[in-house]
Amino acid sequence: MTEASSTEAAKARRSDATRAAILTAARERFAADGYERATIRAIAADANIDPSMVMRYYGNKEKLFAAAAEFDLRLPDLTGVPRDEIGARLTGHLVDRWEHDDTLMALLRAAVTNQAAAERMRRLFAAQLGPVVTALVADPAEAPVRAGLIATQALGFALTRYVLCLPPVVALDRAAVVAWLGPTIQRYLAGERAE
Amino acid sequence: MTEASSTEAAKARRSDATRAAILTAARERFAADGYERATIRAIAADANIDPSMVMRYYGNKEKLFAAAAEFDLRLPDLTGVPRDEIGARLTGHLVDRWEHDDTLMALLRAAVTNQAAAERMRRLFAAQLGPVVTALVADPAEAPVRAGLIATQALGFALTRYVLCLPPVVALDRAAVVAWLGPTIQRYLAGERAE
DNA sequence: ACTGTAGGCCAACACCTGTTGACATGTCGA
DNA sequence: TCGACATGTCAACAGGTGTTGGCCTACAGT
Repeated sequence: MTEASSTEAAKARRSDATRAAILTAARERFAADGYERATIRAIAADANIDPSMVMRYYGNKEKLFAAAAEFDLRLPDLTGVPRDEIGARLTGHLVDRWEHDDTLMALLRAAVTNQAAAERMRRLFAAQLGPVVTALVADPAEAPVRAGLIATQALGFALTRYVLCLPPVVALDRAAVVAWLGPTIQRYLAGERAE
Repeated sequence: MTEASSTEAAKARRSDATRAAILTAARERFAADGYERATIRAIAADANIDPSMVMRYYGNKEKLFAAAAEFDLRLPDLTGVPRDEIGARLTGHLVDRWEHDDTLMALLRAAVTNQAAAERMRRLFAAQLGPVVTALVADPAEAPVRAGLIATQALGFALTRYVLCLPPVVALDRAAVVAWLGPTIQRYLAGERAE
């Protein structure tokens, strides 16, 4: 055995490093180029292996993307936070997630032209943002709309800052982003309903 | 002469109909599929002509896109509107533009994976939204940031509703969109600065 | 009626894509 | 030591892409 444990079924394979390298390269390429322009060949070259290895380990491009786009927003528990600070906290957290992880970017860029990626994005927000909003909102029936509106502003910010790179939006520092967007998120979360 | 005027230099060529058909088909394809998945062959098939015609009339794919993505937001003059209604008016107008014209969609879908399209999007907002915001804002130095923030919310709404199709956002009717997003735009436009 | 030319089609090119199978190498248990 | 299996490389495939040039056809101006 090359690893510590002796009786465990999950032994560390020698190929795990390669698998990880492929996944990292895939995330970077998908994030930078989108689904169709990110080629298996380019990903393999980045990972310093042959394109056929990608196929052996992940089956096909679709499955490779599915593996590379696995993502957890890691939303914090906000039930204890003072009500009027929630918007700012949520905004700050989302900015941090965008800045330090390629995965969301890969998902966003791909989702615009790829149906499967779009479906994944929908599930991500429904499964991860949905519950958090439901727990914070007075009337649970309003939760989906409010979560949707938050997605509107969060994704719009990411789109203009990281993808389209509109200069004034790129220029904002973290504090400014929280100060401007925080109240918007706050209103979508807890403001009086507007329908 | 086939047309009314006799001495005019701009005579209507027989190919004008074809040119227009190509442009319409191109807009639809770019809007539905994005830049790389919208193929010249598919566009030509939609326009019922040969792919080589597209090349003859527009040179190459890049120039075809440039011609198809020509867009005017047609922002109304808002200087006479009561200050607290401006956000709602602007929001309503933008929704209408999105709903009745493929071009913005083509631009958005392409801009996510195509540098030239992204640059075009930046120019669109700088040249068309910028001046309107400058005219409405107290301190002209704040105009770019405020226009950027508006872009953030406007594009985020379009992204989630028309591209990603998040169900709760798709379900909103026009009045609900204006009621929810109007105040946000209003605050970005005229609210106290938050930096 | 004749002819030049604009409008249109066809076939092909060079290239790139995802994907596959055959083959070499190295590692580890028996 | 030997053989089984994991790891990796190479070359090729079938199909799709933007793009090009040659050829046909029908109409406009004389």
